[in-house]
Amino acid sequence: MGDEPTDEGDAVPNQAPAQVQSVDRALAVLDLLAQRGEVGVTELAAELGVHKSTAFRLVTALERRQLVEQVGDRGKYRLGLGILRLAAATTGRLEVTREGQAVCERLARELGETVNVAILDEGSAVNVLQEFGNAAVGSRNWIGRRTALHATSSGKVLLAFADETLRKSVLSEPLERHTPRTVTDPAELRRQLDDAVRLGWAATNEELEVGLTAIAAPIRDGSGKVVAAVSVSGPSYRLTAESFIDVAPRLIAGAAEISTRLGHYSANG
Amino acid sequence: MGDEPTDEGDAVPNQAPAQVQSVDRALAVLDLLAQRGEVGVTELAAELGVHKSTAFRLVTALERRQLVEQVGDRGKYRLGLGILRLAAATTGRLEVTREGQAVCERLARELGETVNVAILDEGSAVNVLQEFGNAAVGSRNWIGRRTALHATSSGKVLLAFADETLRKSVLSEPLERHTPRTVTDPAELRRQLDDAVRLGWAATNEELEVGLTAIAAPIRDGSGKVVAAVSVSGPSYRLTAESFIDVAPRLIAGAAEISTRLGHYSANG
DNA sequence: CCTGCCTGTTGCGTCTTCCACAACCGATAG
DNA sequence: CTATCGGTTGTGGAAGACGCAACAGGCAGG
Repeated sequence: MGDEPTDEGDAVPNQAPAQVQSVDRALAVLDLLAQRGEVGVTELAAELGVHKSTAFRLVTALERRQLVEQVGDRGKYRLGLGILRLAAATTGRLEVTREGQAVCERLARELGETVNVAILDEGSAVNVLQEFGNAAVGSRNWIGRRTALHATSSGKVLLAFADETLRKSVLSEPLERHTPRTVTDPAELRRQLDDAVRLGWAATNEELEVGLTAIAAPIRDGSGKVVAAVSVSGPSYRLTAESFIDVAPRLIAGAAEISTRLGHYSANG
Repeated sequence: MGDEPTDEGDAVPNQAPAQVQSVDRALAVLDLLAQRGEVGVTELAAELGVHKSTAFRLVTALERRQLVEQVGDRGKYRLGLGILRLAAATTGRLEVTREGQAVCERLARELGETVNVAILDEGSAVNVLQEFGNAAVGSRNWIGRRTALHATSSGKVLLAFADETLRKSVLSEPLERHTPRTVTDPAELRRQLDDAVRLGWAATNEELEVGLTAIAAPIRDGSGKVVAAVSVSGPSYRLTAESFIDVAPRLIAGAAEISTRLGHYSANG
């Protein structure tokens, strides 16, 4: 068996070919459940390319630890509450998620758009906190998602204020194109990063996904180092270039407030 | 091999004896990391009762999916950001966590104690949201923890307003003792539940852990059904019986506010 | 310095354990 | 009442996970 040689079950970065097969499959189950909500054993099996019984035993193993729960008595499966215990331990490490929550909620309400906080992690931006605005009806979940530093507003901010080594490393490698508008010219990106440092905010206009625009501002910790970025994102027809003049200052103010909570003494005023 | 027959690696409720060994071990790793923060391969191996190499392969499998990450280049391991993606999908299902956040944060700040929201899940109370108060310095993480319905304030509230079938089922089974003060007499518990319904709040006084007192109030959804409970907990010397008269109304007001956000029309005034 | 001991890491052979198969069961529908 | 769809369970064969032992760095102390 194993007709397809280098076929990963799901979207996993190319890495070593799965140290422990069954564990990897179980984690793939979690990912699938996270994406789709409720999934049945048969569908899981088909998706993983394994037999029904195998999929069943995997979910049972997950259920034992309450990472997965069954909906009816003989129904589909979905993520369980045990995940929350793990998540609480994870966010406990991240001061930003605790301190940023209230501000993000307020920003999301005031601006009516989705607000995210992202941190830098191994060469990409990862969203760790998200609040939906009223206007954002069909917004997706971005938490935990890794995005390229050159194609998101948060990424640009994080990169702009990062060590010179990271800047150089990103600018020296080819910049992957996501949409027709993605910035793939290193010189242009460098210019935008310099702008970000000067202005205190950065934007992306349909550079990651067509129709999606975002603006981001830096969050600093007690030592003044940029540890995160807060961003507002929404459809391009609402977040126009003209609206930036209104949104950017409020975003910067929010970022400054979170920074203050993290012990940063902001010398504005 | 396998000297200890019925020995579970960790604190897992007695269930079927692990359908897929490696998956269960991997999940045990996650639990350990959640409890201790950063753990090395050797320690994990010792804890699981397996060889170092086995533990190593397990964490590597988890790392692949970003559920764990390595601290240094050759360092210990801790929970990774991938957990957050899963958690976001989980809490997305729970309206209470979204709507209750702001209120809990305010309550925690005003009262200075730890505030939790718990829901009913398969015969136990599970905390799904937690906010720390200023006074709560050494407070632990309770999120995701399942607690007995008769030994916690949230549990009593949830039980008091639950279907009669659940009430009967709990009251008919022996009530496990956790501390000298745990209510183990069904008649006494029934009395307290009736009080909870009448007063709109319930308390526990060193019934789950010595020195720990808590008060809880019900949260209702649009249909008026009690779907969760919000609780304040703190050391018994601060949360005295005399303070209840001050704390309870504020807690009830907070619960009502969350209920309103969930679409409940509260007819108080 | 270099020795000893502590980590995390890797190749290998064996035996465990997981997996595919197929049969089973309960519900739903036609 | 039968067909078909879901999830569940017993079993034999073999894939694959496990323990072993040796390796690779880092650190402390002789």
